[in-house]
Amino acid sequence: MENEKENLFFEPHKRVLMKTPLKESSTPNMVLAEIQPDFGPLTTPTKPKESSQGEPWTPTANLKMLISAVSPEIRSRDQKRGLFDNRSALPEAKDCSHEHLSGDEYEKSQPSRKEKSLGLLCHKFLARYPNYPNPAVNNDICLDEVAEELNVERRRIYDIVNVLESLHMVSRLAKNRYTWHGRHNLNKTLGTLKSVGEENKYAEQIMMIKKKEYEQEFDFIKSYNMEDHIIKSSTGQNGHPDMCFVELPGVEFRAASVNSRKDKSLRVMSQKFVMLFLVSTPQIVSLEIAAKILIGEDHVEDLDKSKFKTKIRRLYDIANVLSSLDLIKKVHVTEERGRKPAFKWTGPDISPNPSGPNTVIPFASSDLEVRRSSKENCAKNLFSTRGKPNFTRHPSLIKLVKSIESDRRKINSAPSSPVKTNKAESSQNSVTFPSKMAQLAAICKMQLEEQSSAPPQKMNIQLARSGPCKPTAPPDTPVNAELELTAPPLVQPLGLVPLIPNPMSSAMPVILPQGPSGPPYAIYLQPTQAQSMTTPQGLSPAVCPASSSKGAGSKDYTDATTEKATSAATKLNASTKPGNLLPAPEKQAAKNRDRESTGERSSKRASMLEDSGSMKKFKEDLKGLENVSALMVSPTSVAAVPVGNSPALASSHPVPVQNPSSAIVNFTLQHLGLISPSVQVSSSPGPGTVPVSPRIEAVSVLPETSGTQQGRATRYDSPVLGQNQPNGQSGAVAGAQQPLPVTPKGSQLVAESFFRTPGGPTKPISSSCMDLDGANSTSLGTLFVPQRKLEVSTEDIH
DNA sequence: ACCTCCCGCCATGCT
DNA sequence: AGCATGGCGGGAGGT
Repeated sequence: MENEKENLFFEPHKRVLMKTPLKESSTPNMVLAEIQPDFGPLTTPTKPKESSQGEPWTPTANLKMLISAVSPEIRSRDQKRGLFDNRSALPEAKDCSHEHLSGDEYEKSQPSRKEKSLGLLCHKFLARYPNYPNPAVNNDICLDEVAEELNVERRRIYDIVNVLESLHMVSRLAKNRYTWHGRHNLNKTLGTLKSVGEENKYAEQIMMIKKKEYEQEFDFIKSYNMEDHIIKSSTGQNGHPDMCFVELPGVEFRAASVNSRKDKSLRVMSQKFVMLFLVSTPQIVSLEIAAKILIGEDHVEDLDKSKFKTKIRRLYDIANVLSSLDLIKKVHVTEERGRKPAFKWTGPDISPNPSGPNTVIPFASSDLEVRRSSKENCAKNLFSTRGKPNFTRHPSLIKLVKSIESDRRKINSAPSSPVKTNKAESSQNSVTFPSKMAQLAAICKMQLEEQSSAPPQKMNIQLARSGPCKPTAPPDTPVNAELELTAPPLVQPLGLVPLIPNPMSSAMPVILPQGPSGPPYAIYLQPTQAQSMTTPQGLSPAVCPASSSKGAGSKDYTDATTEKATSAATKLNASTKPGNLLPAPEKQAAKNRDRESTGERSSKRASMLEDSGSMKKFKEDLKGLENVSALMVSPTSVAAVPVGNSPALASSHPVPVQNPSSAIVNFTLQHLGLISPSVQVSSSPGPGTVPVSPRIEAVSVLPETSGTQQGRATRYDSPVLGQNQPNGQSGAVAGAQQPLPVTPKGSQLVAESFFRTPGGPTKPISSSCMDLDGANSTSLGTLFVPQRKLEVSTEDIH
């Protein structure tokens, strides 16, 4: 049945989008090219790869050239293969039959591994759909088709979809069919994940693990026990009718045992992974720790190597997708033991409350139901409705819900949803890594495509949206976007700023006597959290932007800074008090989206590229900044504000954080979560990266994956920006480009909109339940975390 | 040599 | 039984 049904669905818009001539604008992709004639066969199409045929030559040649210019790799490759032959220059074009190439060459011409990366593939995938799709339209995704169009095995699509599903960005409709929700529910999902993560005490777990590590191998089994409790209890379920997908986060570990596949599911892992970011204060999570926690929940100690390795592999897969979504970026954490791969959250700040700006959920349950018809709603409801009777929930879940609700209430009055801005973006702008150029280029191409298609969609969406669906005007709305854009670019140097927020009134400031050398810091805690914390002296909020860079990028830098600062301030407020402060949610939302005007960024970026020389310096600066930022960030509820400025920041040198005397402080901070256990962050921006925006909140790291990041940097939805896509997915554009000539394919959109059957995404309810029992508060209390130093560095790009 | 992570075998589970 | 899913880990590209 399903099959048939599935087949029946049309995906008008997609097809339109993709296949349409949008391309003219740019990309060569073949992605577009392949048109699948039919949905046909339900059966799995085996590798599409072969299918690729040449694409018709695209007008985009110019673009290609441009891209090529940027990316040597591609360039060379193209040259080899004959750039302008029918095929697109894109990687996908594997098919390029070696036309003129000799064996060797041929091989070389083949897409490099990077070009086949999941991250890139994900970008392509994302490029096909709007961030904020019009629910009214048919947003179905046919996996087979996508696989074919993207020229990848279906298996790879599953990887992407599973992660997206974990974020509720898609939901399974039927066999081989998914519905695209885009980012509509993202904030909610993240809020929920955060809540769950908190409930699961992931932050604590992380600490324990660190602690353990540090404590030489001596294992405290105890600590683990704790974890176990926490973790394991979960077997509940929550099947939300609404929820498109079931597995709620963290939850089902144990349960999984039942279903062997489930617990290991990429989806679950993905959610847990995300939770780790959301609950940890410097939102940086090393793969190692993530793997341990994910596995580990069971028994970290015994984890055998292979298991660990496997986990890591999976995490990379997930990370690639998340990176493509601009939710995280790669960084490195350096400890004594060496450098460890890690990822930094670059997504929106999420308040535990499950909702974002929208959060305040306007819908009544009844309403919900009604709306539910649309898939989108489904997803939304997911979280938003927490109270909903319908759901079958596990007690723990209920608990969670309650707490959430209460929080929500608090917050309601103030629209505050803490959503924050994405900081990442700023940084993104700046970076470019030569090495990653190829990816970049590819991404750019994709983006171009995307854009071309996207804009129109957005518009439609808005219209549609205005309807019942979104009571809250969230981020998507153009308005918001604009706000964001318009938002005053603060020029203030980071350091200064907002870090010291007065607003924190609600928070309880604690002044810590500083250790030997440092100035005292005041930390504002949320009452609830009340834990003691201290800050290391070296930290100061101030960042020094300066070095940044040479002119190029400076602007971005500034902006970024500003943003960050702002956001930081916001956060603080938010964190401090959920309820007050936040200005309009929308605003925040807006921030999240992109803040940048693409044009500027692009140009900057270009310049940046040139000036890679300054990178090092930059890096250093960044490090310093990062350190600071780490402290600063307190997404959750803790905010630390340094009372004085510390010089350290200003300095170009990082490492400061570790002040010997401050060991205690660090310790404390770690516990509190102010600082990640180890963390010193040093970022080493990639070579190309220039001006990174130091964001207060988080460490600004340069993106490792240049591709991804870059994409961000450049996204330019701008033209349409306002419209719906605040967050645009990654729009990566090559630096130089501008928003350009995106060809609006809008018209198509319109067409699309017509009818989409909201079939309910029926997904079997899953039974995951989260067991939150154990999770009461997050008190770290007893744990002792050895202090170590870490540095976070952005990945180098070489 | 290590980090990433692509690739695709093959188990699992649903028709 | 056949196909859709997706766990898993070998092994290769990249640095």
